[in-house]
Amino acid sequence: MPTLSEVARHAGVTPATVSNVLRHRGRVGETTRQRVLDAVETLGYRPHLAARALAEGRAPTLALMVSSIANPFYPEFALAVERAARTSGHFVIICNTNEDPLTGRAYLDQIAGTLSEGVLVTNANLDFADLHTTEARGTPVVLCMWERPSEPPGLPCVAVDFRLAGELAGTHLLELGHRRMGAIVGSKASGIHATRYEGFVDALRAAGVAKNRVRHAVDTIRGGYLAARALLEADPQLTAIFATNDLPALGAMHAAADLGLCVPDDLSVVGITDIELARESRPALTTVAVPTVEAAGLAVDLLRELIESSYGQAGRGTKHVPMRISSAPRLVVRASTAVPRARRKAAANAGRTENLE
Amino acid sequence: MPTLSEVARHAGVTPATVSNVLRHRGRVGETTRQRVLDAVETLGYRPHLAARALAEGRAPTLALMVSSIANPFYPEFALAVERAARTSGHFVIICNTNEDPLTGRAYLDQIAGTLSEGVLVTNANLDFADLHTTEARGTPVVLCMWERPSEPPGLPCVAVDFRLAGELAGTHLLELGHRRMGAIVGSKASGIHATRYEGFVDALRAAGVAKNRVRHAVDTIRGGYLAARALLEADPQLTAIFATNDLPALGAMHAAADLGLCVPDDLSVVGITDIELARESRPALTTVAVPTVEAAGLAVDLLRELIESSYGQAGRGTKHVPMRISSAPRLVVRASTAVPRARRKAAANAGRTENLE
DNA sequence: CTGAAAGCGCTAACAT
DNA sequence: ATGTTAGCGCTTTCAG
Repeated sequence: MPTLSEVARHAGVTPATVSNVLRHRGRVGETTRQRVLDAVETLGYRPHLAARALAEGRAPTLALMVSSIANPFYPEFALAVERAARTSGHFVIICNTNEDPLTGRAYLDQIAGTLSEGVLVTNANLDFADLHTTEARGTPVVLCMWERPSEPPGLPCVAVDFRLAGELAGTHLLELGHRRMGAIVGSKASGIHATRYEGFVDALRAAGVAKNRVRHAVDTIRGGYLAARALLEADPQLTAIFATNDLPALGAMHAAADLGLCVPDDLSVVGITDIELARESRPALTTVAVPTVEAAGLAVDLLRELIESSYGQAGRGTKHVPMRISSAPRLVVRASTAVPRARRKAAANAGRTENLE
Repeated sequence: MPTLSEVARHAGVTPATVSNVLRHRGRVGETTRQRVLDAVETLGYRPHLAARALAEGRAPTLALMVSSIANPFYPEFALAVERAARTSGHFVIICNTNEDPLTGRAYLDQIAGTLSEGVLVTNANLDFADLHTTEARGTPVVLCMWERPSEPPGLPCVAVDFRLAGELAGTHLLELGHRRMGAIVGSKASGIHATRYEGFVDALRAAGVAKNRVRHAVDTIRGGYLAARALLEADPQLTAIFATNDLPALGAMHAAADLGLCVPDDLSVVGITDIELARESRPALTTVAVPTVEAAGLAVDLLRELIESSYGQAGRGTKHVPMRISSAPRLVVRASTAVPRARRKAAANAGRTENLE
C-alpha cells in the first residue's frame, strides 16, 4: 500500500503538502494540488487510518455498547447510529456486553480512548462507575436512552420520556374503556423499565382505576408470554395487558391465543417502542412509538460535540452535564387494542335501545 | 493517559522492557517483571491500540459487511462473529451497505488494511471486483455464507449447503403428502437464493411432482406476505408454501391467516435459516436450520488464518482459494407444517374402513 | 536479561 | 505556497 511520502515523491512535493491537499488544510497552489491529486489517483493511495489516528490523537471510531445486538431493538438503533456516525466520518465498533458488567468494563478499558474517541451506551447493564472512569480518562460517554428526563443521570445523555410512554399506553387503554388491566414490566434486573410502569400507573390512578396486576418478565417474547399467562390465570377477567416493551407485548398476544382469547376482542395488548416487528405481528401491535432514529442522531451529535469540546479533559467537576431530550413518544394505534367486549355489548345494547326510541 | 514510557520511567526500565513484559515476549527477569506490572497497575496504564496498530502494521479490528443489520438474521450472525472475534482480540466494525455496492466500496476503501486487518462479508450485495481489489491490496476477505459448496467463488469462504436446505424443505413437504406447492424466492436482485430454490425443485422433481408455482419476493415478512397472497390467489389449491428464508415464510403465514386459511391444516409453510423469530411465531415455524453460529466461527477462524499467513500479500495468483464447509443444514419440524387436509381426510376414511373390517 | 535506536504513516507547528 | 522538523505511542531488531 502506497504511503503519503510515496505520493509526495511521485508528485515532487513533501508529505506535508500532500497531507494538506488531502485534508483541505493550509494553502496549496492549484497546480501542485492537481499534481498531488494525480499522484494519489495513479498510486491508488488511501490514508492509513490507524496512523492518522495516532498522529491526530483520536481514532475515527465510536464504540456502541449494547446488551445484545440480538435483541431486535438494538439493530434498529445501531443502524441509525451508524448512519449518523458516518456523517462525521466515524466508524462504529459494536460491543455486546451480554448484560455482563465485566464484559462491558473490559471493552471500555480496551478501546475507550485508544481505538474509539467516544462511547455510546444503551441499556447494556454497565457499571456507572466504569463509565465515569472512562469519562475521567478523557473519553466522552453518552447514554442513549435515558428514561427519565426529569432526573438526569450523572452522565451526558439523550433522554426519552418513557414515563409519558407508559402514561400514553395507560390512557389509551382507559379511553377504550378498560378497567381491569395487567402490566408486564420487563428488564427487572436493571430496573430500567420502572419508569414506564410508573407512567402507566399514573394514568390509571388519575382515572381512579386501581385494578392492575403486575408481573415482571425478561425482555423477550417468551418472557412476555410467560408473564401474560400468569397474569391471565391469576385474573381471567383482565381485558387488557400493557407491556413495557414490544417484545413482551408480542408474547402476551401469543399467550392470549393459547388461552383461546382473541386479540383485541377478548384482550387488548399494548407495548412500547414500535420495533419493526410490531408492524408485522398479527394482529399488528398497538404501541407507543419511541423516536429511536432521532435519539440515535441526537446521541451521536452530542457525543461529537463533547469530543470537539474535549469534555472531560478540561475543567472537570464544575461543568454541567448536558442532556438532550428527544421528541415525545406517541401512541400508534394498530389492531391489538379495542373496546373491551363487555363494553362493546353494552354499547350495542345502548345503541339498540336508542334506535327503539 | 499514561504511556508506555511513563510506565517505564516509573519502573526504572526502558519502554522496550515494558513492552516485552506486557506482550509476554522476550525474556524478562522476574523481579523487573513484577516491578513493571506494579507500575502498570498504579499508573492504570492501558495500551494505546491505535499506536500499537501502527507499530505492528495491523489494527485489531475486523470489518463485518452486512446489507442491513436491521434484518434479523444479521444481528444473530453479528453476535456470533463478535464472540469469535474477541477470542483473538479483535473488535468488529459493523458496516451496513444497505444493499448499495457503492457504500460497500467506500467502506472497503476506507478501512480495509488501514483500520481493519480483515473483512467478513455476508450477502451485502458487494461488488466482487471490489472485494478482489481489497484482497489484492493485502487485506484478506472471507465470504461468510457462500451458498454453493460445489461451486467455490473466487474468494475464501465458508460455504453452507443451501441447495440441501431447499431440498430438505421440499422433501419434508413431499413426505407429508403435499403435491401442490408454491415457492417464494427471496433476494431476487442478488439472485443469492436461487440455489435454495434449486434444491427444492430437485426434491420435487425426484419425486415426480411438478406442481410448483414460484414467486419472487423481497426478503422481508411483508415481501413474503405479498408473494404468498399472489401465489394463493393464483392457485387456491396450494397446500404448502416453501420460502427461501424465514422472514418471507413468516409473511406467508400471515397471508394465510388473512385469507382465512389455517396453518398448518389448510396450508403448510416452511422456511430456511431458523432465526429466533421462527421459534417465536404462531404457529412456530418449521424451517431448515442453518448453522449460523458455526459458520460465523469458521469464518472468523479462516480470516484469522489468512491474516497470519498474510494471504494475498505473498505469491499471488497461484495459491488455491480456501473454502470451509459448515455442517449440513437440518430440518426443524415445528408447527407450521402438517399433512394436507385432503390427505388427512383420506387417511381418516381409510382408518375408518380398516376399523370396519 | 535489558537498553538503545529506528521507524510504522501521518499530522502539525514553524520556517522559508 | 511549500518545506522542515518533530513527534503521536508503540514494537522491534540489535547491542551490550
